[in-house]
Amino acid sequence: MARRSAADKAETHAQIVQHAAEAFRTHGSAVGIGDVMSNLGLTHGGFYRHFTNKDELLVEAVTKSLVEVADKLERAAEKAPPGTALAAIINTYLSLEHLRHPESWCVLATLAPEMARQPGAVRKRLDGALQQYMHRLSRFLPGATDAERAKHFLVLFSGMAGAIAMARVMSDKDMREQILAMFRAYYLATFASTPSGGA
Amino acid sequence: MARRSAADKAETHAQIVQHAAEAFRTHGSAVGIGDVMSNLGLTHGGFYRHFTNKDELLVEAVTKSLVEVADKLERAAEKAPPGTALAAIINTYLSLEHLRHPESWCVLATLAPEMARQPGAVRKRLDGALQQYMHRLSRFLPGATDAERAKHFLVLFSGMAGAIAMARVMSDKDMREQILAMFRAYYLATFASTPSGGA
DNA sequence: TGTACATCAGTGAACGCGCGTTCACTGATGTAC
DNA sequence: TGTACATCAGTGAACGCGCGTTCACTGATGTAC
Repeated sequence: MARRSAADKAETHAQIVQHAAEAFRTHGSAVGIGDVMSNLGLTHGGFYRHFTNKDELLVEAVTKSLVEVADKLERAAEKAPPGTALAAIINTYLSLEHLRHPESWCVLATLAPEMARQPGAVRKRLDGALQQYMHRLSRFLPGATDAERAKHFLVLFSGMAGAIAMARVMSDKDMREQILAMFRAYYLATFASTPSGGA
Repeated sequence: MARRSAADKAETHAQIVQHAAEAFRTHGSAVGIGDVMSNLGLTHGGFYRHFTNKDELLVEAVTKSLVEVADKLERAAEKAPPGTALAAIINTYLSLEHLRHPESWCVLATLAPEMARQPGAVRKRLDGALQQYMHRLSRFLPGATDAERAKHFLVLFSGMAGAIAMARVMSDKDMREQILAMFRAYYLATFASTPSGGA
């Protein structure tokens, strides 16, 4: 209709990013701008008051997704009894809740290959967000140096993302959930059997 | 132009599947039918003499991709000295060649989330092809029973697929390749340190 | 505090474009005799 | 082996549709005095 206050604009912007972050994780990055806007009761034309183009939205949505999940995992780690922080992270990441709700969980398990296919400039920014994610979470991993903890982070998180993605390909629900439990047991045994991942 | 011999038709069909298998792995499953056909010097209309719709092509292309990679990994395993078959599989899967050539390697590392988003009937058939892939390769994994070997297969292959996908998100070439080497060392040490994966 | 004007968030029609699918048509291949 | 006819692989125009992006317009918000 007409001009909105600066606060309203900021809220609309945040809502666009939030809804896009969910829609991209559920349906892939091909989700249309019109879909995102109409779900907020807006029309597609207004989109360009907030973003120069769709790539911009993808970068913000993926970044938001990573921050959101880092928040969740950090919260789980900090609530866990001493010495069990990493186990709590693994249990949270490889949960039924994650398997069943792609829209509010790890973007790597739903969009990693699409991220890898983005043009250079976009990929650089996605990569940057991923580095932030790693820097926030690698402190929970075992290792004497930052480099060692980063190494363990990459192995664990790429493995768990692959596990969720693989489980989601399975068409039988029971099999999918059984396999998830198996993955969980494996990663707990391999990465968190000796209490070593405390903050 | 006009009608072709039965042999010609079979060859055209195979070429469509082959080219689609490469294009889907490179650019995602949104690659158009027109692109696939024109790359073979054909026009889009003829596509429907070979497939009832695009889903059919996706199923055949993914199946072909999995068979192709299973062939490669089996060949590597069988060429390896006794007791090093699994190490050969891991070295082949986590190779620079794989990282750099999505078009002729693992479809899980490039399309897993898109496969998971397919409608039920399609997903069931993709899942079936994945089960075949598992049955062909799990004999190289350690374990006393089929179930145990299948379990190890799932952990190793979902982990390695996640590793390739994660490495490809990195925008810096050197970092990507360093991280791949790190993944390779990790999976070799964890799954193939004790010779146990012989055929 | 009140007024006049510039700004700009959001609207909705329009743009060019590419998609999956259909279909009348063509002419070489396959087949029945 | 030769002929007549049916089949059908491939063509290319056409279909409806949805996409990302642009733009003239609207009217409430923000601001200068």
